[in-house]
Amino acid sequence: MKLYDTLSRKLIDLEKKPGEKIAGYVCGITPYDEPHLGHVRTALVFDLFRRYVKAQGYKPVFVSNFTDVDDKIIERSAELSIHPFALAEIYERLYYKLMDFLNVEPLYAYIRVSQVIPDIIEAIKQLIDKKHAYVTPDGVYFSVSSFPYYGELSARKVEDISLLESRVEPSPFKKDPRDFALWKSRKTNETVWWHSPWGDGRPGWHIECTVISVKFAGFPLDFHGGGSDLIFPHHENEKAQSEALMGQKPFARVWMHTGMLRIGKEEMHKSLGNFIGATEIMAKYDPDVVRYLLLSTYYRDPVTFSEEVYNQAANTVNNLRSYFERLDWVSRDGEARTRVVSLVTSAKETFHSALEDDLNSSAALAEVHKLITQLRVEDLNISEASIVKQFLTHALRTVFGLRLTKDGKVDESLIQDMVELRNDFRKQKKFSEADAIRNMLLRHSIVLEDTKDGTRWIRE
RNA sequence: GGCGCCUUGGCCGAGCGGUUAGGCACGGGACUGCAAAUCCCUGUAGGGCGGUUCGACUCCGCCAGGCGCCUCCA
Repeated sequence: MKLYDTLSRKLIDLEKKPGEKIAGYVCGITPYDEPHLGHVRTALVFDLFRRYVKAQGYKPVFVSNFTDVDDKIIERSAELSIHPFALAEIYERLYYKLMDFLNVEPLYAYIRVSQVIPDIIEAIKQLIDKKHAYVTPDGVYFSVSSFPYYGELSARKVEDISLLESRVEPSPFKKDPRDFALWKSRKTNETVWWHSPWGDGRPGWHIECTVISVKFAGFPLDFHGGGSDLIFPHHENEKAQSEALMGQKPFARVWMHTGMLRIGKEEMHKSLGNFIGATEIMAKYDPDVVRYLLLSTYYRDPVTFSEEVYNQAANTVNNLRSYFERLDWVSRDGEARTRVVSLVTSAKETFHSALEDDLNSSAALAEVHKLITQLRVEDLNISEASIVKQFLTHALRTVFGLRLTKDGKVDESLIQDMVELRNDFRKQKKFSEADAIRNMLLRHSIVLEDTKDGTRWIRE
């Protein structure tokens, strides 16, 4: 399997055999507010990746984190007068709920920063011993000049970085403006802090990912992922720390970055008022459609979310569901013809080679659509329908994570009674009565279809 | 200012130096009591200007437009 690597700007072959582990780390969220569609896009990309390698027989060991120790959490929880960890817990739970709604399979581990404080302290100690970090009155800083490869991931010249005006309040104790905090000394009033050899305080933003990934996914990682907005400074810093700490390169064999989600022409931001959060997603959108929409594009490119695009995806998903469901209606006996078998076989091959090629999900989905147009349901016999269904189950359910069903609360036997009643009316040419039944069912999203083999119904 | 990305038919969106991507929508037809669904048919696009080539949407250069990052961010 080949993946595009941000660092080398080339496709890298993972060179794994089925049965082997694929271990990686995906930067998670800071649970200070609702997770949003942008987080969803990244989660879905790695879910597709994980589902695919799992289906191919690899053992995915994907690790992620919750940044529950952070400036924003502290600020927000102070505003709300609740404990920072309580705030984090609220949004962690919402995140899990959202993932469940979207049919995202749980990763191998989700680790909170607060769970690995002793490991973080140990890592900082080692960095200080190796002269990659220094202690100051307001914290411990990583010394960028001690690491010669700094800037290679984000393709920046270190001199440029040092010239920049820092958005963060510069510390008077930094030896170099590019240096970043590994440990922040406790300010008065702060409620979240730990003892350390350098005084009470808490970890800086980047060190957690180094520690969690090394501890739970190993070194080097097969891949390291996250949104493309994290390339600088977060991943650059994380890489510097990790490689300095371990005394070897690379930290990750492949750096994978997902493109940003846009609403209309703009990137989604709370401040722009185009924020689509977890509760809104779960209330308004169909998880299959969200998955299809966000996975039908190349993961590194930006993807735009709009009503129009959503509706297009919704139609596509409905058609897929309909085809999938109609496979169960096939009743003709027979052996599977070689033409059908070979079309399915080659679709499967193309589907897989598309995903092998840097997760080309649009090409993979195109292959599914192509097979569907080549094999109309009414031309299939039972054995053929079963082969097709097996492939679609694998491709769309197992790999793409679509459920392909809509759960209804309507009793099926009741629907069957209604269908029979309506057909009695039709035989008696009482069409307005028949239509009344059809309309009534339609209001419960049950659509009737009169075929040559009788009346069928489907949930829409 | 620095680094990088993008521009494909009404919309979304791939691959590829010379053969139909695919989807959604639209239109025509078949079927139907009417519908719905389904089936059949229909679209030859690739920002602009040059260059390389027998041949470019695909490679190179320039221009135009759009976007991202440059210590909050998935």
